[in-house]
Amino acid sequence: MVTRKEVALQAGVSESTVTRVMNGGYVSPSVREKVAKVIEEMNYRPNLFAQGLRTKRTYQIACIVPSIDNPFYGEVMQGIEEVAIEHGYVLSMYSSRVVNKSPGRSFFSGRNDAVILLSPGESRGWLLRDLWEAHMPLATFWDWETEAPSPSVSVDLRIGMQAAVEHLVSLGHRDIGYIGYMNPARAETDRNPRLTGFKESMAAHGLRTHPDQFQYTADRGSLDAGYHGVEELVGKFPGLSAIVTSNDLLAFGAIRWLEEHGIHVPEDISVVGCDDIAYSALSNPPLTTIAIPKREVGNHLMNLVLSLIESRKSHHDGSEHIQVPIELVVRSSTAVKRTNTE
Amino acid sequence: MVTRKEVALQAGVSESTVTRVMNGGYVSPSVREKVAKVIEEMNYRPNLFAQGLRTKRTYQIACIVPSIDNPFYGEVMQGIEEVAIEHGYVLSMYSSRVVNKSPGRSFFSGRNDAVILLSPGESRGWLLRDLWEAHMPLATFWDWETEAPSPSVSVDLRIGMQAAVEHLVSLGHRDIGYIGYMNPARAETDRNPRLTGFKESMAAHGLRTHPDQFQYTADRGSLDAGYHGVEELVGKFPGLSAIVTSNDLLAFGAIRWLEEHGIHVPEDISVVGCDDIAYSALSNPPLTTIAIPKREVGNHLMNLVLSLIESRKSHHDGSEHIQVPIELVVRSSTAVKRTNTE
DNA sequence: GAACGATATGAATTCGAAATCATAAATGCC
DNA sequence: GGCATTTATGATTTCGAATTCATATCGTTC
Repeated sequence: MVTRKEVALQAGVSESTVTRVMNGGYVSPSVREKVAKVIEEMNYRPNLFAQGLRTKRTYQIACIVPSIDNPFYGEVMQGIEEVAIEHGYVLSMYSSRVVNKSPGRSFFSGRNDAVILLSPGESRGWLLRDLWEAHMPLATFWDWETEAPSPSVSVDLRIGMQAAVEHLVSLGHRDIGYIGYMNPARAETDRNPRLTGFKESMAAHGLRTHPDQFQYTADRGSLDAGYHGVEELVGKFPGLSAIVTSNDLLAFGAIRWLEEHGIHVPEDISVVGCDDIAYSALSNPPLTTIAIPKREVGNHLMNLVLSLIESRKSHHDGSEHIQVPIELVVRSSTAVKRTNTE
Repeated sequence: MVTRKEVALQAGVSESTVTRVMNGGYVSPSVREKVAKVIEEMNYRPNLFAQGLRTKRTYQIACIVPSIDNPFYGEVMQGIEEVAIEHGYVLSMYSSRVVNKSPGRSFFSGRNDAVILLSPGESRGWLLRDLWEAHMPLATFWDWETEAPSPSVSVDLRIGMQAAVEHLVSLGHRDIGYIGYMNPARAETDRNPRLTGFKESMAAHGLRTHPDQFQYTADRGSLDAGYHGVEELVGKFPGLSAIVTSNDLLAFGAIRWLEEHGIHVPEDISVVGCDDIAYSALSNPPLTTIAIPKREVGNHLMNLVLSLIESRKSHHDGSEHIQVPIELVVRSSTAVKRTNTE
């Protein structure tokens, strides 16, 4: 690898001058041109380690996602990327699985200028604390209104769930089931805005709910979970005319099982999902779902982190919180409740 | 950030000794224990830049993917990750969109120990060359048998396409359409194993093909492309009884359009996809598709890169090529050709 | 034309760890 | 018990750039 020293030698100037040509400073036009030419010819590229050692800047920001093959997070990351690139930053993504298993705990530190945590609940408990203690600039994304210590972007799924339930009720549904992800380490309603929102809305409409109407899965965002989830659900509570799921993937899995068993969506049972991933608009049937503006969320996150870096602060003071509004997108997986004889 | 110097001071030893405690070397048990304790207490973590500057190792490997929200690549990356983590490496992912737009061209260099390129064709031409010239350890994934200069993993889609066509022909189909991604910068059959394989197989079965049977899209892996693709295709070639698409996403989009227009899959038209992404098994209908063992591909890629790093070689000599076998998975989007009156 | 500020360049120091070199104490060997 | 090894530790150099410090030249200005 060619170093600054070699460039200086070749151009017949001091190393300092090479630096000035690269980073600005007093250099006469003639010298500047000469040196620039040599740099180009030798294809000189400053060593990031040396640079980073001095400046403490990497221009790389880390994004930790629960799972890389979940399209929801993919779309959020697109949004992050857009802004990152605009500002000359590189985005590096790590899955929290890896982060959790990683031997050196806070390995981002020193390697990234900041980190963005998507759904921090999925990462081991110490992660947030570690980052905090390391004074690492940090922004987080949550799916509930939060008192997060770091700047954050959030989305109020409770409101989303209200809209979903309202929509179903307006179609005449009263026996509505729920299939949702639930972190096994947590209590039922502890920080589970989807579930909480669902229950609240049901109550608000005067609809009693029975425990059998709920089906939980520990497998976030898996199709299989949805597939087997409905199976159990309709088994223990056969009277359902509609189902709400805590994400689109679950909904797809559920629809599949239903179709395989001759139960048609939406004719026999209505299904509403949550997230509105790209596929949802073109699935069969197109899914009624709670739409989260993923790209926008990503944009906000990156901007938050950017301003932290610029101001050289970490998160230890008045944090900014941005709440992104969401809305129900009605498509074809929901319909008026059937009233014919059973 | 606490440095080695401070630790040394606190523990009453020299900096060298601290290093020895951390990285191995002659240290008496008593001193080792004492220093280790101080390290723990002060939560000392070596500076990656200083470390990297000296050792030229980052323990981070870069993976460049055409688009992060494509589940296909997500699954490959899972496979890469599995192996990476086992060996203490961190995986950082970059989308080629970003890489292409990035100002500093070879920004991985110095930041990553190696790079894995998925579908290099999607990245700007200079990328491969740049990495090559920088002697960066490199492994690539291609969807055709290749004479790639770097160690590589590939998959022979021509064989996959043969299986697909054979399957359809055995079901009685003769008028088979094709919807596929095509890099606009390339000639029709230039390095397009899917298309080539399709044409060859058709010919092998004595089936003539008309240009109108083909529909190309410049939008790799998009649902919309599939949606609008079939529309055009059936418009210009109405007699089709089956369609082959170059990836599952296109297939889903196509199925959606067909269903919306009262054309049922597989009763009226059979559809086969390619990739077998997670969703395909539970889509509606479950998709017949050419299955690529994505996780396995990822494992191989990481192993290749690992051995390059270990042997401190880049790719400039006898490169290893691994061809991963693929097979057609028959599900419910294909059926015997309808023979009733039209 | 002496003095001052702006322009232009080179030399020395610094970042934090690893690697090399140097030295001291403990141990083994004949 | 003297000398060669091991064992154990400290001092010095090095990695490659940024930053600070020092110096030299050129214009202005009065």
